[in-house]
Amino acid sequence: MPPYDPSAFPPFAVTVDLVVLTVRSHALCTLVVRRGEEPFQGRWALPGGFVRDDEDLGAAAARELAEETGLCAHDPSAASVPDNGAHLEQLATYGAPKRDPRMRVVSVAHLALAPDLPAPRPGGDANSARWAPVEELLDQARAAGPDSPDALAFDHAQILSDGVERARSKIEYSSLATAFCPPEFTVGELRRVYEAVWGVSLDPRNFHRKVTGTPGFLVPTGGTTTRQGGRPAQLFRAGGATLLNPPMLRPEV
Amino acid sequence: MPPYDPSAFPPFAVTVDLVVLTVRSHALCTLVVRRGEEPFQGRWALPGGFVRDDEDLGAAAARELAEETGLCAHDPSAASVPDNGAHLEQLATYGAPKRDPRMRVVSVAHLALAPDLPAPRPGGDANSARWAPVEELLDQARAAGPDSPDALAFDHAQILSDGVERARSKIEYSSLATAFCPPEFTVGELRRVYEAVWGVSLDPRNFHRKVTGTPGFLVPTGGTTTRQGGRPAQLFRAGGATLLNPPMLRPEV
DNA sequence: AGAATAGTGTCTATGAGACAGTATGAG
DNA sequence: CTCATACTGTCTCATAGACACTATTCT
Repeated sequence: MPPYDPSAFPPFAVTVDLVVLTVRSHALCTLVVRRGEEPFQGRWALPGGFVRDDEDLGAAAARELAEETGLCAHDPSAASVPDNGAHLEQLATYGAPKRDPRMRVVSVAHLALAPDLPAPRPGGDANSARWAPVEELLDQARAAGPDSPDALAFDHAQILSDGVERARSKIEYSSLATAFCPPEFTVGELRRVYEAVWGVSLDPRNFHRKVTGTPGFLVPTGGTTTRQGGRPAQLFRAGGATLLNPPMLRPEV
Repeated sequence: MPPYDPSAFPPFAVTVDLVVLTVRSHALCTLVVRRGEEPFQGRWALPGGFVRDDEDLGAAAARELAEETGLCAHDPSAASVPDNGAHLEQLATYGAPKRDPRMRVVSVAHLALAPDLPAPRPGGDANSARWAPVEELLDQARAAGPDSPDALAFDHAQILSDGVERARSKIEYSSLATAFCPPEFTVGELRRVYEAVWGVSLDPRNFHRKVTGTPGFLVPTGGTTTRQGGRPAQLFRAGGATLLNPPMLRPEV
C-alpha cells in the first residue's frame, strides 16, 4: 500500500474547538455557547469552527478566539505575543468515528487562558454565550450523564476535562498563571488565581516568599495598589521566565 | 455562519505519524522508514499512514505501530494494556497548509515508547527501515538544514523533536521509563534508560535509593540477574504507580 | 587479586510548610 | 480603635546531591 495515495483518502472535516479558561469571582470558568441547531440543539458547547482551506491550525484557533471574545492571541506556531494577548496552545485532537453523528469530524482542541473579561461577546445574540464555572459543568456531566440536556454537546465534556487538567498541571511548572491576570497584578491576585484553578487554599506568606524568590517569574513595576483592601501591595508584571525553577507544587501530595 | 455545514467544509486527509522511541546500546533511537515515492523520495520519514473511515485516531496509531514493529500497544482511548505492550499516547497535531505539497494533510502524531527490539520489520523490503539515534537525526536537521537529503521528510524533524522532548519530560514525573525496559529489569538497567533519554550521567547510588524509595514505582520479583556483570542485581517489575511522587528530576537545572 | 556492578550509610545544602510577628491602609 | 491584607523572619522536616564504604560476582 502506498503511504500517500491522494485518490484514496477518506474525506474528513477538520475543526478547532476552544477551551477558554478564566478566573471570575474566585472560580475557574470556561466559555460555552448555546447551539442553535441540530445535533445537540439548545445544548451548551465549546466554541469552535471549521479550519479554512489555507489556514494553519493555530491560526484557526486564534481566529475563533478573536471572534468569540475579542481577545488577541498569538498563533502558537508564530512568535509574536501581543500585549493583551491570551495564552493559546494546542490541547489534543479528538476524532472518534461517531463523535459527530452526521459526518467524520476531527477536532483539534486548543486551550486558551485569559484574564477576567467583562462579558462574552456573542455573535449578535445575547443569551447564546456565557462563562460557566467548570466545576458546575463537570459535575453535571458526572452526575446527570452525557445525555442530560444540561451536559455539554458532543464529547466536549471530555475536552473540557482534559483542558482543565492541562491548565492545572501547567501552572505548576510554568509561569502561565500570569495569563489569567491583568498586565499588572499583585502577589495576592496571583495567589487567588492558583487557588481558583487548583481549588485549594494556599498559605499567603509562603506563597509570597516562594513566588517572589523564583528568578524571572515576577518583575516589580514600582507601583502599588489597594484594590484588594488592606495594606498597599506591590504591582508586578510577568517576567521573562516561562519555566519555573523550582516549580510551584500543588499541595496535598 | 452555521458552525457545521456539511456541504461547506474543505476536504482534508487525516493521517497518523509515529515517533517510536527505544533505547539501543545507550542511545535513544527512533524508527524511520525510507520513502519510496515522491515527494521526498529516498528520504527518511517517520512511519505513518491514513486514518481509515471507521477508525479512531488511537486505533489507527496502534495499527500502524503493529504493522511497522509487531508491537502490541493499547489504544490510548481504550483501557486494556497487553503484556508486551508498548506505551502509546497522542503527541500533537500538525496541519500547516503546505506541509504536504500535494494536498491538505493533517497529521495526528503519536508517541510510542518500546523496549529494545531485535530489528525493524520492514513491510518486505530490507533496507527500508532502521533505528536511528535521535541525536544524529536532530543534529542533521540543525546543521544541514531541512532540505538536505539526510534530513527527515515533511515536518518530521519537528515532530520528532517534539516527541523526544515529551518523552524527556514525561519520565521525570511518571513511571514511563519502564516502558523502555523488558518486563523484568534491574535498577541499573532503568538508570541506563534515564541516562540515554536525558543524555546525562546519574549517580548510581542516589538513583538506587531514590527509585526504590518511591512508593509504587518498582516491585521486586524475587529473582536476580548478573547479565550486566558484577554483583547479582535484584529484578523488578513496573509497579502500579503512574505518577511519581516525588518526581525524578533532570540534573543541571 | 582486580575489576565491575549492586547496595547502604552519612553528611550537607536547599526548599516546603507551619506559624509568630510587623507594616500599612480603610472604615 | 478593629479589621483586612501585605510582607518578613524563624523553625522543622524532607529530599537532592556528594561521596565513603561494603557486598558479590567474573576473569
